[in-house]
Amino acid sequence: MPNNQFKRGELYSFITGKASTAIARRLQKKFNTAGLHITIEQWSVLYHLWKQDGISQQELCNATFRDKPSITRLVDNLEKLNLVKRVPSENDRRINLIFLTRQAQKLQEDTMALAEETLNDALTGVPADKVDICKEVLQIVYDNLK
Amino acid sequence: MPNNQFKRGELYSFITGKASTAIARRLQKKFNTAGLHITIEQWSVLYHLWKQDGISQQELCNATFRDKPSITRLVDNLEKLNLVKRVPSENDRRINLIFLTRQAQKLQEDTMALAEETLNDALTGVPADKVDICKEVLQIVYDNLK
DNA sequence: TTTGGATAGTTGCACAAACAACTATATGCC
DNA sequence: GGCATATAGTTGTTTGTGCAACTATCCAAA
Repeated sequence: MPNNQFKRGELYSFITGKASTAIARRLQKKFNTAGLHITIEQWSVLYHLWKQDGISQQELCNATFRDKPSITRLVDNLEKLNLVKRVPSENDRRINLIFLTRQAQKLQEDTMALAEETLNDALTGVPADKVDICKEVLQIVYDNLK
Repeated sequence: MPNNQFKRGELYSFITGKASTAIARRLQKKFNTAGLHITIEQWSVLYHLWKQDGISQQELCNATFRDKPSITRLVDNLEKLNLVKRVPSENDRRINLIFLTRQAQKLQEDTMALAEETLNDALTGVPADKVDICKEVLQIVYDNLK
């Protein structure tokens, strides 16, 4: 039997992701105000490179849940901004390894602070245990659909 | 004191909205498979017009959480697809009222069924009470930031 | 009644996403 | 070794988003 837990009036926000749109806009504004000239999408690529530098574009696709053309162009733009550098792999000439520049390394601390600030803005008034449940649900949703 | 409930490793999915991205992609695929040639964004406009037909572009901005240029172009494209029609308001000549065509009225049932199906896919294995908490949290997040 | 500010909508630009089609390289199998 | 197939990345096209600048209209106060 279908678990018909959704009435029609409740579909909308879940599908359109209004909450995450709001979070992304808020963070983008904080970047702009701070004079950091990067987009949220570019930041999301840097985020994974800060965790592990020198990974391939394909690995960035998996990590950021984007397709290959999207990563190609994000890396293009990050390269123009002098934030990353493509380095051809020596083992496999199909692969580009993406490395952070010194300039990008410097961005980590500031942008991460703004991201945490944004989440604190977002979650004001939400008890921690409900946040945990929410994260858990969103993780299952992602796993169900990815 | 700041409610520092976020460790760095947990930032990412919340900000990038991976779950809602996954939901939107799944629904888009269902539209495509069903031969329905509309985008999720166009659907989100129709969604509000099905609830109330003949509202202004500004009201669509508020309802869909988009800015005016985005709605201008979505309405442009919906008009090209013969799904809506701009009708100048008689009271206030700045305003366009947006009306569904008969063709768009016909889309409601099918697309809503696919949307519900998508949410059922997404929420498989999630207890209803956790879904409720998740919705509640996302609503607060939206209200905190909008 | 005029004028200044607010509101509704449009346009231009830069950036991003999804899909399809493409090139180049690697790998596995005969 | 040679060929089919898979993988990594790029390019073109359409669509959507966010911002700034713009036009047209409305409204309210002097």
